[in-house]
Amino acid sequence: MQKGKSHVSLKDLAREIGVSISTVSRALNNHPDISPEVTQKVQKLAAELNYTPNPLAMGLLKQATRMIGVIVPDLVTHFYSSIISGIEDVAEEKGYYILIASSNEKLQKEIKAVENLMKTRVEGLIVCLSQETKSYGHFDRLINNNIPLVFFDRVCRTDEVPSVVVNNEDAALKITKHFYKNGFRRIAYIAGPEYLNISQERTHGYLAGLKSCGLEFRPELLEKCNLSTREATKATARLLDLPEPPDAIFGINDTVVFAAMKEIKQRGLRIPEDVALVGFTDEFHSTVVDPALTSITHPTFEIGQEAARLFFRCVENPDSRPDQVVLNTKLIIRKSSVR
Amino acid sequence: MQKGKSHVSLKDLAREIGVSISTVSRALNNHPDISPEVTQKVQKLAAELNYTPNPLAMGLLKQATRMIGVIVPDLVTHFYSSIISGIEDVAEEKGYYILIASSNEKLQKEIKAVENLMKTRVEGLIVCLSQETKSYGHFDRLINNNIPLVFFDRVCRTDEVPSVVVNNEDAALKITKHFYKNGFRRIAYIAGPEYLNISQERTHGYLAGLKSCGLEFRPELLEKCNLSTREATKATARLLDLPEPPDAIFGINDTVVFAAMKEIKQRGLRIPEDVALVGFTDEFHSTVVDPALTSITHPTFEIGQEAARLFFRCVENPDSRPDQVVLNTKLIIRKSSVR
DNA sequence: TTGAAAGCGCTAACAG
DNA sequence: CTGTTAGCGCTTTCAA
Repeated sequence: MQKGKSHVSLKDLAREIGVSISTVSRALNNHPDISPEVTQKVQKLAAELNYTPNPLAMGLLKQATRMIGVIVPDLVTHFYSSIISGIEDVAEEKGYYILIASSNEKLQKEIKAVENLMKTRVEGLIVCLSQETKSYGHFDRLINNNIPLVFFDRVCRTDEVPSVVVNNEDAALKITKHFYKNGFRRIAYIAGPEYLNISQERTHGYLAGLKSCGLEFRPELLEKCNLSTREATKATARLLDLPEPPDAIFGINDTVVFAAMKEIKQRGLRIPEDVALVGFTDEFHSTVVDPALTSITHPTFEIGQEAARLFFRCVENPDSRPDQVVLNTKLIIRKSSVR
Repeated sequence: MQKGKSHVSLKDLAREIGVSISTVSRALNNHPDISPEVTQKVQKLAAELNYTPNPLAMGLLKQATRMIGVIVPDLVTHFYSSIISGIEDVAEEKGYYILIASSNEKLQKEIKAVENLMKTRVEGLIVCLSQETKSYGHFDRLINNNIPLVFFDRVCRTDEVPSVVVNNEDAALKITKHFYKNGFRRIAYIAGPEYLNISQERTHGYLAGLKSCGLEFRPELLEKCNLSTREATKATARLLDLPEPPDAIFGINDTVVFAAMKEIKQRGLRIPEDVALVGFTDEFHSTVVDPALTSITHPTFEIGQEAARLFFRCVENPDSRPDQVVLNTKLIIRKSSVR
């Protein structure tokens, strides 16, 4: 780590005690061949001198770095941070470290991140696709070489790559029905880019929900935007400008819903009296806004844990077939959608 | 990385071309001794085969891993995530990676994190102390061995360790004066643990502010809590239960202020009519709540960048004296404090 | 102009 | 029971 020898090596221990390096190595690994006295002496000294094996050396030797690369669309939302915590949780148990990279929702940065992480010799990748990602060639190298790879939330190539998702269709269905039950009839949905699985699936759920409630689908009530605040605000504006504006809106994620909320308030409309609102968000944000937001909450920590578990399944059994774990969401009803 | 040789080595290139490994190495490093033809041939093949030097091997050899350990109190708030982005920003430029650990505001986890990161042979640490940290022995090893170490926001041993902070005293002063100017006279402050520099300094600013406004200090208006929602709620309750409750409150951070906001609303009090509220928070949260929150915003990204810059100063010049960078905050005035 | 050899820290096969 | 040796991928003397 530093010139001044701030780490002791086997060599140091060996010299100090007067045995060979391999004896020290074996002693530390409790090899049965080594005499109890030597073993004890070595272990004692190692403890005193705070010996820790050099992971670089081990990595070189074993061709395994015990590092996992994680790529997320951003680092600053609770959603991803909390998923990362979940990944870390199970990685730590296994003695693995994670190296985090953010794509900032850009395909180019995602590609770069894959490259860079591979350069560092991580043992594999756990990734959530960027919002721009609709070509998947940058994962070829991993897939072809059977390098552990897991997708979560925004996924692709699910027949080749293990993944963790939530039941998006069901979630959107639940929201739509909830609106209906509460007397809302002009239900709008602000979706994201169509090639994202989460967007597609939620749209399907929305359509299914309308159908099951006997409501007709109105194309003008299905808005689309990229996931930026700016675009989401515009999409909301378009909805509210409609000759017959919606009486209920739900949006694909945090960013979109909060943007919608601001736009609605800006126009002096009341939530839920004039327009009801429901989001896909997390606990914290939902309760801090006013009115408290009804929302689908993701089991974020579990998503991370499951992704990591799938990852280790790949590590331990590289030829296992690509599972998909589907987690359930919960609709938490608060004030923004009940009148 | 994987059995199947998913990375090419110098050896591979050497065998392929029919020269020695050292020749290949030199060719790739544009060593002048190597004939132009060989150099070109090697570089071409390396590019084709996507050769990247093995950082483990380099790390072993050079005793430098190009990794920085970063320890934050939590990963899920915008504040720290955004600082991490700043660190990453300058680390990337230098070709360094960062390894992130969260202390979860626990001293024990912080100590463990220091240990673990050191085990991985990071070249040094950038850390923000946990809320519980009031003993600093776990940094001795770094300091004594002159291993790069930088603190930010919550700092200690600033005469020995470079650090990045904001002008906390000034920020609290600004808030207090702002309240005064808007007609508030019973100004309360909810502080954090007293041994945290940020808490102390803000308290000083609060006191200085009262003084400069000609207000008397009322001990009952200076509350303290650990940084949990639970405790913050209680502290707010104590303030509001006072025979003469405050007409303005500010809190030490996000968590505290949002807890206060909820408690105030819960009691049917209006913000800012009954109680004004100001926080130390970030842009996003401040605008999403209702009413929009006046707050001191931290230059989080810059904090991260500066911390990383100090770090590299240590790496490049291990004997430089410990600088402290002080960044300024801004008071952004919104509805919650103006009547 | 190039190759051979040593060494960074470690393990494992092979000798004794 | 313990030591020697080779090798993981790389750079860097030292020889040629």
